[in-house]
Amino acid sequence: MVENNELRKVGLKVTLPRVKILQMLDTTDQRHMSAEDVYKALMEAGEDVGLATVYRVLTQFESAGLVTRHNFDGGHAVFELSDGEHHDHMVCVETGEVIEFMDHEIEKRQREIVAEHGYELVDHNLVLYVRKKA
Amino acid sequence: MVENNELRKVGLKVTLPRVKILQMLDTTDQRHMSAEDVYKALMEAGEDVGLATVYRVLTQFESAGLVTRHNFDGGHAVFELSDGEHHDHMVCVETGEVIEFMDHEIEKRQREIVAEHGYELVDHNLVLYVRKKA
DNA sequence: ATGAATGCAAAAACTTTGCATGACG
DNA sequence: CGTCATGCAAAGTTTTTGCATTCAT
Repeated sequence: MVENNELRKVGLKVTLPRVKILQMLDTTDQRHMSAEDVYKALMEAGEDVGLATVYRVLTQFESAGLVTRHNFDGGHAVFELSDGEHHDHMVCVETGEVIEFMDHEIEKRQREIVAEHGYELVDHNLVLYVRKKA
Repeated sequence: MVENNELRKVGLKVTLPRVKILQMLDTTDQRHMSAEDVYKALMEAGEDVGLATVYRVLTQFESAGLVTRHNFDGGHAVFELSDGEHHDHMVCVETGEVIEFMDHEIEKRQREIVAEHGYELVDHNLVLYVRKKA
């Protein structure tokens, strides 16, 4: 089971809830799930995991670098399995669809701008809100 | 009183809470205030405005384009008086300091990327998390 | 066995809403 | 005056926490 190794690798004890949540994130067709989404999906799959545990585990996964948390507009956070490759997001304001993208020019400009101000880039967050062209 | 005209211009009735909140945002030295920040600042200034009203008014101001709401990381929204000029933010992860910037190259690239995917840009959100260079 | 993880329920943090009262035009 | 805005308190959301129990090693 690949999931077990993933967990051991980051120093988390291999427990049923953690494995199930990791599998859920790995096999879902949604790229981004909220804690509630994960919880409901697990319930529907007949897995009995508490919502509090889902929150706790997702937060641990984030600290461990296994998932990325996004605060898109609208109250709740969503999580995405990190694939090591950095990317940014485009969110359609009409359909809610999420498209991932990566642009070297923007990435480079960001580092330049930060350096011009005497800082170094630790992380960044770019979300483009878009609409299908009429 | 400049504030009164601002309010009339966007079709909002000129009421004491609205004027006070607008003045608060205009005169504060913090660049970004949460609803709670505004509320507390008003209380300290001896102005008696309800927290619910602060939330309602800030939301109206946002709809009217008077302020911009940001969902930086960490639960609560912050508001900033809009100066018409668009800009993005750099947040120092150590001091919490917020620096505003604007880069034409990034802005342009964003529009290009979105267009390449068959969309048009409605809005965007870019935050660079930075640290003072060692 | 022993310390960590879980589940539940309670609480915390943030924001919205219902309704009676009061203020703006 | 009629209507819209306000204040309060209550309810909604999302997320966190305390604590007894269960599980992993």
